[in-house]
Amino acid sequence: MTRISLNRRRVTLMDVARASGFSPSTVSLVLNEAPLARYIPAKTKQKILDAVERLGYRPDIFARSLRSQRSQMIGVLVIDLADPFCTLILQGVEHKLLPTAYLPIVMDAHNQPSQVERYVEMMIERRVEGLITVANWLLFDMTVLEDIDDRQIPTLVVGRDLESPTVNSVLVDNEAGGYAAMEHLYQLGHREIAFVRGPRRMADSRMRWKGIRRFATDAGLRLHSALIRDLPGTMDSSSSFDGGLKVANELIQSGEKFTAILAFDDLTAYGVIRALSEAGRRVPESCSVIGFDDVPPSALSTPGLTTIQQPMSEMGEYAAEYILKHLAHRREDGTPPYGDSHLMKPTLIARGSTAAVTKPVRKKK
Amino acid sequence: MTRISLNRRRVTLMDVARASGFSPSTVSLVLNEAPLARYIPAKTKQKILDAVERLGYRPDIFARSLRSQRSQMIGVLVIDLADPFCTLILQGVEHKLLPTAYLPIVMDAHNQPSQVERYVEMMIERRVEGLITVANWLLFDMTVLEDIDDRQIPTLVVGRDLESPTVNSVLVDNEAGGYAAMEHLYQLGHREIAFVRGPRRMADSRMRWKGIRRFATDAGLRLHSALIRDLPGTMDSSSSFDGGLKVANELIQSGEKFTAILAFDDLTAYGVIRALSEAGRRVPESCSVIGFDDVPPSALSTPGLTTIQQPMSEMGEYAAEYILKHLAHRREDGTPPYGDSHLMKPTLIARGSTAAVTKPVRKKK
DNA sequence: ATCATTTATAAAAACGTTTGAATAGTTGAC
DNA sequence: GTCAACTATTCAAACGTTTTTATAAATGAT
Repeated sequence: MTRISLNRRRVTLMDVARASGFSPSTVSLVLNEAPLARYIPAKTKQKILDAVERLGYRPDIFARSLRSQRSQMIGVLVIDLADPFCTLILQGVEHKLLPTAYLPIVMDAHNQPSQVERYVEMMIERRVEGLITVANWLLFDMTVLEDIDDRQIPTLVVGRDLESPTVNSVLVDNEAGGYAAMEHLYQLGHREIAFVRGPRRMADSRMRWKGIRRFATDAGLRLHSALIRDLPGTMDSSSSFDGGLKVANELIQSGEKFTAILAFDDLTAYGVIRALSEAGRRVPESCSVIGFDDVPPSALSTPGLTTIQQPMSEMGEYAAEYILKHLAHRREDGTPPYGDSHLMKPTLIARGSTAAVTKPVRKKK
Repeated sequence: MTRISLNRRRVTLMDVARASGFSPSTVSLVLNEAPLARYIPAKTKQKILDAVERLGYRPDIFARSLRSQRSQMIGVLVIDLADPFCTLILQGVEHKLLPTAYLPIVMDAHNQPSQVERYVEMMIERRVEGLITVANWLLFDMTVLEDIDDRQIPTLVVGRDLESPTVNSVLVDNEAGGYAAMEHLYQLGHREIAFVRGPRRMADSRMRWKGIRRFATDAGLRLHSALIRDLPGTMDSSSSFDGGLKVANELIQSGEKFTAILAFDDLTAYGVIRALSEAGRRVPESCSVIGFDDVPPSALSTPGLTTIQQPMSEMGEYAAEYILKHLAHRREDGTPPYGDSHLMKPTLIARGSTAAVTKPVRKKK
């Protein structure tokens, strides 16, 4: 690559025009493969391309954006970058966007709902052509996103169901996941299962519970209300470890008998494991634990955490594709390819934190 | 905020000029607080500001960039977004950049050195005004970054020492960290300590080892070469878990006696813990383990991992400040405020994975 | 009263593209 | 041999700023 030109001035489209002997318009048409370029013979095109190569011309993105009113950027608003759940989705988005002309603009709301609005404003200011919101957690005002949609900027929420009438989303099939988790424990022989559910307000939590209940019905298993607990609704994602710890402690204190705990998500599960460990109950020998998400640490801890894996990368890729598709259609006619929220299949990942019940144990303290 | 204008046309500087009764030039001067604006009376300024407010004017970033040749963007090249180490640094960068006019453009190299060059090209294409590289791991061709520096774009590497003559970096004081880790184990009574060092080629690994050796000398402790092992140099960061697992297994098989293992980083430490657990040795009762980094999962696992914390957020903030400072100086005179690579102090975080030696144990299966 | 300086504002030239309308030359149909 | 359609290329007008230079009035010193 001969790109090391430390020349003073920028090589412009005009330079290419002069060098190739054609007008700037022609050069532009060729380079953009515009409709009008269909009449331009291959020979001419080649000459222009040669000149481009020779001079090392790179279009000026500022001028291009100004004239065409397109930023070639897609905003990605991540609720919390430190959450591996978000990160993996983001990687999926980036992966899909890489071979395109679009650049993802990532903003991290640091888990602060109040910031979201501000960031969305910034995105609009930067004239993003599409917006993907990666949400690990509920709680923020949807109206901002509906605003975005009003501005004709295609938008999509990944990872959580926000139940907005106009904003679509892609997420895991939580009900299927709950069902699968429950089935796994059941097949290992567990009958006395405790639950740490997510916050009530969260759609994801409700769907997972629905799946759990459905399996229980299918299997003829009765759930004991004394073993069903909820995480407080006020927390943010980073405190679900503490939530799991606290709720599990209460469960242990209650003296109820259980051989497994089904946690709302992986972080909660880690809180639960800590509580069990502090109470002298080993995992999985004395109690099985299952999580939900499959964030990277889940594979590394000892024991490894059995969990329901969300296809985060795929969800990210789906999101990027969705936006790209809309952008493409926009260019052609006017009817965007609307679809409903998209559900993706979860996968059970069995690791060391769950084991078969050998003999009914009730080891307390 | 009256921003809900669904008007057709954009509000331009011209509109403001008309509405306020002044020329576009004057409006621009006022809005940018340009030097020339010092002669403009407060009254005029107020009128213009009022008009801006009334019309809801927002400058067009495309036009501004084209004319001023500034993108107001700072590139952040992250070697691996999925690595919490990188993520936390990134958050520091973002945090510092948020109140400024600069927008971070994040690109994720997905751990592939081959991609780095391509991404740097893209950054240049997008005309970033500065570049921050967040490196969790060694191994990529520095020449690209030196190229960037040649183009007068201030650049800085965060997190690892790349030993380039022209590119500065900010990182943790690895030697101090190694020293502190060793001191911690020593104070708990450990004398037979095994080491899983990082790849030889890595400057960080060498510095940590230097700190370890210095403590040993200071304390009059002899290190046994049979207890010193290296991770293979070919791996990427995500496989250091496997590396730790493998090397620890070899140590255990060797039959050598040790009461603690000092691992190169947290992931390695988790691999080590897994190996110990599989061999029937519990942590910390039968063997203490200490890591390096303090990535978020380290606090969540059971037992929590004792480790040397890198001030990642602060390093990110430092990086952002460094770039901003250079950019500011650039505007004024020409001499950039060069400094050497900057070292930041690490902190020991004691958690459950290390404990005092009670009685010299040699429990081998 | 005159000239230099300061104060207040504007004109106009970029910045480097894209794009709709315009200009010709060439074909083919009748 | 004329009209329409196609082919090949160009003109020129934006896109919305920033910034250099210019203008013009007021101030102040001599």
